[in-house]
Amino acid sequence: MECKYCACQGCENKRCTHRIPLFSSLSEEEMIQMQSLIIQRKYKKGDYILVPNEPMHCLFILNEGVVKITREASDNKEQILYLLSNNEFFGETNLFANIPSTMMAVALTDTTLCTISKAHFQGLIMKHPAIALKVLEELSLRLHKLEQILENVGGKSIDERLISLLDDFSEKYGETVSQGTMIHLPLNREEIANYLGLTRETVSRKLAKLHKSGTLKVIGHRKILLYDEEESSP
Amino acid sequence: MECKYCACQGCENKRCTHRIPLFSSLSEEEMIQMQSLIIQRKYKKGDYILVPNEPMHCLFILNEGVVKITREASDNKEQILYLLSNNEFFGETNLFANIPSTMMAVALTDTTLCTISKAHFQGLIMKHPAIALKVLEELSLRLHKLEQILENVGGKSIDERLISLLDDFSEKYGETVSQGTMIHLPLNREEIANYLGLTRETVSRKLAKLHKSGTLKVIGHRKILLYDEEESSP
DNA sequence: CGCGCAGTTGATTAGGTTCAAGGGATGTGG
DNA sequence: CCACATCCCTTGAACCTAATCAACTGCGCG
Repeated sequence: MECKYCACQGCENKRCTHRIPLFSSLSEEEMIQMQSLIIQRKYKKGDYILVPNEPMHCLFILNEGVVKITREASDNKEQILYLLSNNEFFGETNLFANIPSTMMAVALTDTTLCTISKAHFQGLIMKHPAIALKVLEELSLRLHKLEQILENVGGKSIDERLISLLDDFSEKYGETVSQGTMIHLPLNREEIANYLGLTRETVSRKLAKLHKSGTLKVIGHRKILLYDEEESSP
Repeated sequence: MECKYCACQGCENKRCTHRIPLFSSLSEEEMIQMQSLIIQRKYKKGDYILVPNEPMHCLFILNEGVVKITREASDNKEQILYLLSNNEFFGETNLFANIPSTMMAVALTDTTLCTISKAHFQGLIMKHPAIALKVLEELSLRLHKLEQILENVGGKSIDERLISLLDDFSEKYGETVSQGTMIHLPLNREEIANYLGLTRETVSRKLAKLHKSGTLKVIGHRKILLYDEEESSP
């Protein structure tokens, strides 16, 4: 099937504007205009996409890859705030509010993303308020998610948090196999610890405990087999 | 000075639309229109403004009072997410995204707030995209704040968290006196604990420690005197 | 003035961190 | 294809801090 909207150089039939709910209210003609404003960028695994105090002033929409968004916490530890996958966007904080950027974005895999400059995007919103509503919706969702995370961190036990993370991972990075779900971890132990606010040792121990209790199997350093379980949770 | 925009019944010279950055881009005529869409509500101390699963489907802008936004955490504990003061708004989550509302809002003092219905507000945005940009800015700021809180919870020590909370309080609810700042606490110990994800006993102990170390003085149950300190932080 | 509940304080326990050492996986070079 | 080196991960033991359980205190309300 041919892609007639691919003014975005390099999008190669991926039609990023089409896949993203953000732009679902645009007419076809408007999509073509939109495409002309998009600049595609590619990063290698390990590349820094965003570093503190050097904001990009553009919205980025993740096309392909996994990106971690971190912030330097106290005592030189990094706190991971988000793990972004395909079709998620990032950078609103610099776009809409004048906030000194303390974020860092690192490509965890080879990554392709589409960027739209601040000026272009604001112009777009002024012309198409419906897009504003979409962005508001997305931001609200993100707020909601963050509120949930906050609730987890404050309220849930550490075991529960690890389990939720693994559940998230199994959805995003999992592959169904005969015994359950094989998770290809995007993070190493230390990064998982930084995500959950723990130390790498504790993560190890927790995983070992879950291994012993029969909920999962740790396979090498980057894979975890999560067993299916027909728990009838009351 | 007379208030010529007070179509909002009961706003009594407060001209809520004027005080709120959200509407700063409106012309005077548009403000008058705006006022006609606003419904003012009053609550007594302790009243429930919002209860789980009964969303209000409107934006509320806090005119006068203190409101706590909570969510039920595990084991029946409430997790306090926000403490809202004058001119802050709330309810976007139900406005822009279809999220089942799990939030609870309780008036901690006698409270007056202005509400705008979902339909009216969305119409307003379609007509005045500049407002959308403002809301986006506000949401971005809130996200930013929440990210900071998350970072605190995950990364900072408990002592640091309590200190930041007290600093926040001294800005919002403090009164400058000769020796420092007298904070009129909007929360009791248990609520402070629920805000920080601790137990009330720990909050007591921490305050006692800070008392002994000479950073503050606990006065009765609802007041704390925070001593001035000319710390030259490097 | 006295009662009740929020707040404090104490003793014990649980669980994570820290420091330290050992094991295994991944990937390179022979 | 195997051996080796390195890095990551795991495991162990001691420590530390907050939660828990329990008793007591005193503020603040009637």
